Amino acid sequence: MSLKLYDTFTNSKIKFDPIDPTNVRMYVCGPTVYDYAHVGNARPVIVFDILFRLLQNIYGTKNVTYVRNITDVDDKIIDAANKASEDIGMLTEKTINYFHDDTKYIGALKPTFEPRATEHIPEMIELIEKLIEKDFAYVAEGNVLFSSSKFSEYGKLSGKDLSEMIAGSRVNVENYKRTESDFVLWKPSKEDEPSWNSPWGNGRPGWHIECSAMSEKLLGESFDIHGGGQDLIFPHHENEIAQSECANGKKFANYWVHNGFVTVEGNKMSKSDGNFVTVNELKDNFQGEVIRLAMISTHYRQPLNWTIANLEESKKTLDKWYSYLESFNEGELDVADNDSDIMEALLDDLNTPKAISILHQKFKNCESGNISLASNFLSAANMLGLLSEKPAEWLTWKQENMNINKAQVELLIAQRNEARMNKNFNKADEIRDELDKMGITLEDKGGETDWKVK
RNA sequence: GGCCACGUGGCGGAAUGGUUACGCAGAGGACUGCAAAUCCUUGUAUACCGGUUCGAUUCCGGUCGUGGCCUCCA
Repeated sequence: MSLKLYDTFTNSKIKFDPIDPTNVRMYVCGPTVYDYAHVGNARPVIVFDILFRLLQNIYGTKNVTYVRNITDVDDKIIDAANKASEDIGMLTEKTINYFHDDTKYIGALKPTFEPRATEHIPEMIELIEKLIEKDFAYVAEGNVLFSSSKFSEYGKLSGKDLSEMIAGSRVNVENYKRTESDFVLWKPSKEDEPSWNSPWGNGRPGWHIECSAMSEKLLGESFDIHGGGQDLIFPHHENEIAQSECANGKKFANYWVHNGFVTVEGNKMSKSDGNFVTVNELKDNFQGEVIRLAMISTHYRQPLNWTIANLEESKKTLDKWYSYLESFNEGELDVADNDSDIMEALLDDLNTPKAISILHQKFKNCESGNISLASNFLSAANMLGLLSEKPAEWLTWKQENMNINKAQVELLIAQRNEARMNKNFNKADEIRDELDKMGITLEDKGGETDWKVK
């Protein structure tokens, strides 16, 4: 059984064959850093984390290179900084820290490299010069533009036809463009905008060139997988292909993997309408693995509807699994092996929903105290980045996190148990109702009373 | 208008040319002083219309609907 991935380029699921099995290379478009990441930003982080883990399993941990860039120069950043009267560098630095907190929280492994656009300006300038030299780009009014009509294959990823694109163009086209579909490689900066010295005057790069320059530097002119959200197919990835393939005369990336969009409670996620959920705001109420499980219970190419109900379902599932694991001592379970059932599901274009159903089956087959079955269940879950916390910590997380007055709770429980001993069940139930109003649920197990936060 | 993806039970979500998973919720039961937790049992679905076929949810065509993209939004 070998890995199959759905490739946007061919619009079909195809067998994955790396250029070099001892160095499998993947580039994923990361965030533009001007605000907290929302769940739509988190989706590719988790999806490609699953793929990264899988590739490491197949080819060996050291034989996979995963690059996820950070876009830290961009119009949106400049706008956001101006709006907040904040220094651009401070804003991007702060946002990068938020992003790292978020990725850690959702259990994503660190990529091998996380290059920043502003640290690769010379590489971009060099690439642009190469394109001008080869006559794929031209200078106009301080801008450098890519000449889309010079690249006969322009539009091949998104299945667009150049003439139709021009006909359907709905934006005002700057008159210095030779063809409407030409795009900016370099543009002049205004007085108060970030700028770098270049052969074309002080300016800054266009959006697409960074990915071409940084992927080439870290992964070479050709690499295996290029990923990102569906919305990047056009124009971003289309333009990357144009830049890189024209500059190098080589195929850019062999497999194009794109994740689907996220809606929130059934409605389109829209920043301007305020209909979006940041990862950060979920931290108060849900542990990171809850986010992860909710995210991967839908196949990555399907649209994902983000709802509180689904989060709660995921939480319930993980609580159940962790409760079972709690009955084992630390280190008692062996998680060395990959599970072949989960592996098979993931090899089939990252079929995470199927993998989760397999986890449910394995859990069902677990018997109390059976170390071998529990080990298998746990290692299977670990392949998805799940059940990596200590059970005791997981189960008491809410108690620790919610400013509960534990002494008071324990006291009420003691009072209730005394009432129960005296068969004063009315009073016992009153106390339980009182605790319930505090968000605490009781579980009488054997002679003991456990409590948890709802 | 063009291109792409997609329509499975109350919800989430797999799979398949012929007995349709799995989870949540619902119902019933065991346990419990009653609950909770847990366990057992259980009902319900393949958007619509044609075609191919012994047989289609699955393949083909069409209709309707949803989402995305069409110059810088993951």
